[in-house]
Amino acid sequence: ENIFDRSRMAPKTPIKNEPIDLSKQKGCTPERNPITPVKIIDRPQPDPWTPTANLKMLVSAASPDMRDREKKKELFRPIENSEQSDTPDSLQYDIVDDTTVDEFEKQRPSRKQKSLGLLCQKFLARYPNYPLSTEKTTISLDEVASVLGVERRRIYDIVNVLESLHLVSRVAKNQYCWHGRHNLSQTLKMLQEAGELQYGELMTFQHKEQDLEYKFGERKKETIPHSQDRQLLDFSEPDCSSASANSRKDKSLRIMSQKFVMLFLVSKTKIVTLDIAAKILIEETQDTVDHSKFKTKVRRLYDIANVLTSLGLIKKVHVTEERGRKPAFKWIGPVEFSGKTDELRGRSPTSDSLPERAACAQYQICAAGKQRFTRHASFNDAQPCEGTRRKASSEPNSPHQERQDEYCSKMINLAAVCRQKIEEDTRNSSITSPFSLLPVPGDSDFCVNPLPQAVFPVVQAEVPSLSLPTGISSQGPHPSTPAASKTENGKTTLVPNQPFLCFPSSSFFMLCGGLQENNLSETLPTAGDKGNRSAKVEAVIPPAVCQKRSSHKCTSPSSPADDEEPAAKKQTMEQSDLPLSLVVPKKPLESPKAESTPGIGCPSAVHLETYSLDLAHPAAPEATSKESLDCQEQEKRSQNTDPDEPPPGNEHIPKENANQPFQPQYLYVQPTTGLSSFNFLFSANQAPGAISLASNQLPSLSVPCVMVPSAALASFPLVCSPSFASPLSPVPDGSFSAAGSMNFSMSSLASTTPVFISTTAMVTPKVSPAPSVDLQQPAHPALHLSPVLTRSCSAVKLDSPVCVGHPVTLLKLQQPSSTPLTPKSIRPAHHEAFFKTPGSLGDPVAWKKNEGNQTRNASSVQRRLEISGTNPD
DNA sequence: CACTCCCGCCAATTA
DNA sequence: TAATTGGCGGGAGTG
Repeated sequence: ENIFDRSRMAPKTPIKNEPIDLSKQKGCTPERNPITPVKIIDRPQPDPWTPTANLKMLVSAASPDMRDREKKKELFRPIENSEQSDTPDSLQYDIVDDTTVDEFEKQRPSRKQKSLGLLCQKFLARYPNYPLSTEKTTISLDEVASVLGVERRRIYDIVNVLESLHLVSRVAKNQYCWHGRHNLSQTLKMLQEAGELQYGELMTFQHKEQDLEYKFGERKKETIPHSQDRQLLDFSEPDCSSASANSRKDKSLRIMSQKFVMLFLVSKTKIVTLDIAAKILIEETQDTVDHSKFKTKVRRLYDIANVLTSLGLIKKVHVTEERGRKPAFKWIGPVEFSGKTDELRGRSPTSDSLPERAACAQYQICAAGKQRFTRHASFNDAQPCEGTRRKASSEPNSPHQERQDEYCSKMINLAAVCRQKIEEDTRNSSITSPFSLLPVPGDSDFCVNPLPQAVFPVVQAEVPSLSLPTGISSQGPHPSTPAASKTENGKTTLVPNQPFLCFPSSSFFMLCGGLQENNLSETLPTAGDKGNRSAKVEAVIPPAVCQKRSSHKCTSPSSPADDEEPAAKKQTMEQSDLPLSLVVPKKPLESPKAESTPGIGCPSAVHLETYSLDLAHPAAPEATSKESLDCQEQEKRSQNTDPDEPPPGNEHIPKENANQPFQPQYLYVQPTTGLSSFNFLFSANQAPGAISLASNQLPSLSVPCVMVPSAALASFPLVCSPSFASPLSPVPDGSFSAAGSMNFSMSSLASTTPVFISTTAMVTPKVSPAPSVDLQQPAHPALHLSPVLTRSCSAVKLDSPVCVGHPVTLLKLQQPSSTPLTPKSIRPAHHEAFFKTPGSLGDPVAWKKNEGNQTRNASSVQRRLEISGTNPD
């Protein structure tokens, strides 16, 4: 008994041995055990003990007497089951103990209770599927092991598999960072692509390289071939640099897990038998296939399968073959992300089951940057998470830095993604896409590099969202969602709606509005150059955004985006994440009216919802302007987009979404983190027409902007585009009076100013007035943008809040006013209001529901934010 | 008996 | 060198 106590007492480390020994020794005296066992039980919860120790003890005790097993079982079960609820369990335990020793004995938990799958579920239950971007959840192996009552070895099994899917990344010794499933779809997509390359032959498949091609652009296949290795490598070691090298070790479980997943993704049937998987994996390994190896492989596959099962990605099934029934696993996770562009366009409307996937596909790519950005970025690079494994990690030690890097990378990724989309959409046309990124000229490289790794994690998730728009957009139901759509259930990733992007990690997000317009793309360059890098960063905006409103036009690019609820959900979810603050609204869709009103008009918000900020878009698609805009847009669209979509169609569909006038999209930065760090980017180009606004007011901004983490940008100055200048001033039509306000002067700003952001500060001042918009305050927050906008926008206007008008909504920041920048301060407010929910909620589900209601959300949001309504003309 | 897969030794890596 | 990771396979639990 004493011993036990000790063990309990023992600090973290598992005393495993001791217990064991004891048990063994004791074996003789089973009888006593009963008592001890009880104690043990207690421990788990309260004490950090090692679970195993307990088990051992129990076992020893139990062995003698089986009689009580049953009781014990019960007891144990609770314990095991109880993931979190400590108390209860404890209580139970205690009770049990007292009551009976017997129980203990009974059985210890059955084997099932101790299974890796169950353990993994407990593990997963501890963390949110879609953590806010901002917060980083670190996982302490020791802590988790003690809490879950298992030995550390088991945790490694879980973590290694999760790491292979980028759900977690190793930060340091004993420390892992939880990313959640934000990037899951991207990761899966990458794996799918990689799998096709590697195993395509084996299994047939659907996708082809196209995707890759798109993604990679240049790279494509060439490299791909190796891909296997690479991929794996990449995955495993994202990190950077060099890392690659590394660890050979990395091999196993992690890689095996990825390969295993690849097999599912490549498989038509989505069913993979263990023996086949084992054979394939062994071959790859090169090893000769000896029987023992095979057995070992299978053992490992079971380990992996248990974790994947816990993740809900596969389920156990049996395949009856000629010979008989064989154990197999069926993939039940998302599958189709595949689609890349094609899909997007083509199917955009519907997001597949997994919206995420779709999204992913689009984004994925880092490649996007075709030229500029990362060219290479194939996912390989990208994949690596920030996490970096040991090796890599070592390099960057400081967490902070890492984060920054992450941001950067995220940004980059976004940009890339956007770019890709754009490219895709237009491929040639430069323009068109709603968003455009900024091109970053040379920088890109720089950016690029970083991206890959870091970005992914966070970004990816987000990205998808963004992208979604396209695909999704069509769906339309919820406007916002689009992007998000991808996500499946609650997952959502970030932003659901297309309108913006969120970056998880960072705090900012983007919104994109309609962007469609073109501008972006081209523009970028301009800015870019100068701009700087920022430009690079560029993120681009997602075309998708447009969708909604733009839907009409937008469509193409994004297509539809759609917003769909998913997005909404996501948004919400995201919110939770928070980082983003904004979230956007989705709503637009709904109200058609909005259109008329263009946004603004509504000040009501309704539509506006949003956020709309509008920025947007460039184009103005917004409703109001819509018409004119539309034309323009359409034209553009047509140009850009291309064929894909028929504009019209999109419109319809989207329509709902579309209805709304515009959707603004923009990026947002999250406060929390401190905005300060971020910068915004706009696309330079935009301007042109886009912003210009259409005549109507709407014009909001087209801006495509991106926010970049300051760090990232750092080097850059901001970018503004040249253009801007004056222009804006005028607001467009009446829409917004606010506009006037809006006008920011960006020009001044614009010019180069670099970033800025300031949400608050900037804006406020300026605009203050903004009438409609602000609900609360002058809101202008939007303004902040202005600078950005300005430039590009010059044409554009911001709506009130933002600028121009139009309906856009902006968010206001809190304080806008005066204070200069304190974004942070601002944020908070926003956050709470806006985001809060999501964040607070945590539950995705809830949010989802909301999505449906988006409108409502929006409204609320608007209020908070203040959106500008636009006005009608 | 076959399927699962827990358990933990112990080597490889890291710190 | 100590600690952390994680490959590996014996062998037990299940059905």
